[in-house]
Amino acid sequence: MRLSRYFMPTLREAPSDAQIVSHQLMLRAGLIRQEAAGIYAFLPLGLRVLKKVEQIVREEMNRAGAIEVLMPTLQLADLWRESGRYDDYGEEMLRIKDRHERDLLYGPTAEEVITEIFRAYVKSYKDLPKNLYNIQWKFRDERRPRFGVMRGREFLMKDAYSFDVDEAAARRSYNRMFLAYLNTYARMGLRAIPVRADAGPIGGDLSHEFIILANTGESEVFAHQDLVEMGAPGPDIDWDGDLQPLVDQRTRLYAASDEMHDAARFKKEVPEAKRMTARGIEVGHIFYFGDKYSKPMKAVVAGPDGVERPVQMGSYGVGVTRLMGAIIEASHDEAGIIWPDSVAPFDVAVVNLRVGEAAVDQAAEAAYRGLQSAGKETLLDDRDERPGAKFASLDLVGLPWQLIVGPKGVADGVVEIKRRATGERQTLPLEAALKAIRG
RNA sequence: CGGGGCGUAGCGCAGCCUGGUAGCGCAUCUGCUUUGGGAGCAGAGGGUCGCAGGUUCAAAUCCUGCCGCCCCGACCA
Repeated sequence: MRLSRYFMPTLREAPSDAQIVSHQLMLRAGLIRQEAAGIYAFLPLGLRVLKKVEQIVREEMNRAGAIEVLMPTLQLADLWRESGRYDDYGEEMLRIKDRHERDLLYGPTAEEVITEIFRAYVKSYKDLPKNLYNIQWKFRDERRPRFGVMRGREFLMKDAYSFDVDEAAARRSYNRMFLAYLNTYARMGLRAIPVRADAGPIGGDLSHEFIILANTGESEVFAHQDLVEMGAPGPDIDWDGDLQPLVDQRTRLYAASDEMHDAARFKKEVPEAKRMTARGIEVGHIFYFGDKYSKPMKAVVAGPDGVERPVQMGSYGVGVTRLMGAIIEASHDEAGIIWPDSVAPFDVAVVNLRVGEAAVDQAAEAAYRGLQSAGKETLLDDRDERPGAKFASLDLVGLPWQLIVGPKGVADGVVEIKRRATGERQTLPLEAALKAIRG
């Protein structure tokens, strides 16, 4: 993409509405545009990041055996009357009527819809387990939207729903999601801590929130330091095998959000040097809720004994738009965003420092073609700007690599490459530079 | 929803207290000079001062109502 023809409206100063760094940087880098409180348009660069985050979530869901569907944003109120939540949900639910005066709502989540779909087709334990998910826009009319995409009213969420014949099987489904989540965040360069969360009326130990450490986070967490260091399990585990040991390894150590925190236990179970208290951003929440929806909505399957019973369900959410903010909170510096390679809107910027000077133009074009043919998503900065302005805006936007083509280098037959994350620079011939970036 | 704050050019702000021709920086446009970390000079364009009503000879400024946005708290991907 040639920057001169692209749409990347960067700002030198942050709008005063933005208070936290990720929000400021998203606005300054031209990723998003606020349309109303908690409602954002995604501009070209932001959309590219969103799609990449979404795709990583999708791939890790698929790997763990979940199956993608797409449910509507508008749902019938009648379904929610069946589950009993239409009256319970409150002001956060955006309720609307169609031309026939029929009650609809803009879905804040999709337990009812997925249960309706499931019950229409699945009647036997032999068809279980099933895990269906979708990545779809949700709407929650928050009392107080804030921090840009971190707490929007309209947001993109991946929500998965598992269906099992009994609690033991449901636990296996839960474990798959637990580990898939850790892999998902790891691929985005994030270190997520699973913490015990309130399991709601069902109780039990099958509810975890996944927290990214960041001092602007809304949640307070208390955890054993070793849990932070413990990595994700990686993709090559036996997803159909016994995952319990891998989960136990990560749930054995103390970790709790503020509402679940037990100061006495924390003190007793965690040696003083390992006690970590920090703030974090919740980027996922998984829980098992049994027959909470299947019972009232009559989603039943016949067991081996021929007896019909409500299916055992769990749900698993990832805030995709929120993740964009969380990644920036976790990865930026004074100059701007530092995108992890996996979610960067482009892989590399070719910076032409002297647009209009034939030799430099030619060298920049050659670099651009070379990177593109190597399959690298490349942004060619062919704007008629001074070098300083180019460097400042490209650092702000935070692509992982810059390949800098200037008149001095061209005269010497070399270009410079710069790694955004470390600031490390190398001056070398074009071919060697392309090779370094290709990896 | 309780408390606080803010709406003036695309962005950041001054002007309001004490009413009297709407300003500054950045950005934009033109020209010249410049060109490895957000250039210089000269010129130009861009405004229902959030909206509505009121007071007044006169309202960005004073009064009333409404709308919008942000922050803190209680609640949540």
